[in-house]
Amino acid sequence: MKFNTPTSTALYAIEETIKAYRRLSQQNISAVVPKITVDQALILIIIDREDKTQSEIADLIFKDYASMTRIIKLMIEKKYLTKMIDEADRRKTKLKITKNGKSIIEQLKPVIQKNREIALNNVSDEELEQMYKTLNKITQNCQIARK
Amino acid sequence: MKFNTPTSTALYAIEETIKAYRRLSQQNISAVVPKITVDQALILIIIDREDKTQSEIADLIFKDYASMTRIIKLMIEKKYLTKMIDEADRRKTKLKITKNGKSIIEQLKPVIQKNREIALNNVSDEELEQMYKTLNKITQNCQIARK
DNA sequence: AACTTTTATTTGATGTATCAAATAATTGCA
DNA sequence: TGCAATTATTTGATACATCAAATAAAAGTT
Repeated sequence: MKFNTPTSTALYAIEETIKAYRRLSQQNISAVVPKITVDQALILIIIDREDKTQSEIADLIFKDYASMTRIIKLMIEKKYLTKMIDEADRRKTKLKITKNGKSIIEQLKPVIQKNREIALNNVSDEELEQMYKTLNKITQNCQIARK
Repeated sequence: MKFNTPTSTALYAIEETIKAYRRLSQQNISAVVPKITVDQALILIIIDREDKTQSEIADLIFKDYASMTRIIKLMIEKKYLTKMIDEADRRKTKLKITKNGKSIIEQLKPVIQKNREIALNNVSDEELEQMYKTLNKITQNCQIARK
C-alpha cells in the first residue's frame, strides 16, 4: 500500500476536506448559535424549506435512519422541533419547527452562506463542476459494487 | 439557501462520496476480517509501515488525539497491538503489532488495494489530480479561516 | 377477513468525533 | 537549580455512525 500515489492521496484528501469544512462550519455556527451542531442546523433548515419525513431527510443528507431518530430526539429536547404522528399514515411522523427554531434558522442562514463562500474562495465554477463529476463517479463506483 | 447551486451540491457530494467509499470498504474488509473497522485496519497498516507515535498517526489520518487514544485502546483489547512507554521520552508510547495483527495485515492489504481500484474505476489520473487540487484548495480555505 | 410482506421508525450495542480539562513528563529560561 | 511553558496522552461529556433486531402500522395476497 503506497501513500504517495495519486490513488491513495486523492481518497485521503476527500476525508481531509470534509473534516476541515465541518470544523470551520461548526466554529462559525457556534459563534452565532451556541450548542447547535452542524447536522442539527442543516436539518432544521431542510425541514423549514419543505415538509419531509425523517427518512426522506436522512436520504437527502446521507444519514442512517437510526442516526436520524437520535438527532431528531435531541432537537426536540432542545426545543427546536416538535413531533406528531402523521394521522394519514401512522407509521410516519410530522416534524414542526418551534418559534424558537424559526428564529434560530434566521440567525443560521447567513452563517451557512458565509461558510460556503469561505470554503469555495478562489474555486471556479469549472473546477467545482469537474470535482463534482469526479466525486459522483466515485460514489457510483462504490454503490454499484455493493449491490 | 439553495440546494441546486454548484456551490452547495459540490460540498454535499464530498460528504456523500466519502460515506459511500467507507461503506464499500467496511463491507469488503468485514468479509475477510470480521470485527475490524476501516479505521483500525488503516491504523494497523500505518504502524506496520513505520514506527510512529499516536499523535503522528492521528495527524496523518486527520483524527483527533482523543479519538486516537480510544481507537488504540480498542485495538489493544482486540489483541492487534501492544503498547509500552517510550523510555526515551516517557510521555510517548510505543506501539507494536502482535503476531495476530501481522497476519491480519496480510489479509487486509489486497482488500484495501481492491477497494481503491473499485472506487476509482474509470477515473483518469488527470481527473483525480484535478479533484485533488480542488479539494486541497478548499481544505486550505477552511483552515486559513480558522486561524 | 386472516396472513404475509413491506415500510417507517426505534432500540441496543459498539465505534468514532470533538471540545475542554486533567495528567504527566520534558524543555526553556531566569 | 527551580519553575513556567510546552508536549503527549488521557478522561469526561455529549453527539453522530452503523449494523442488527424489534415495533408497529400499512399494503398486498389468497
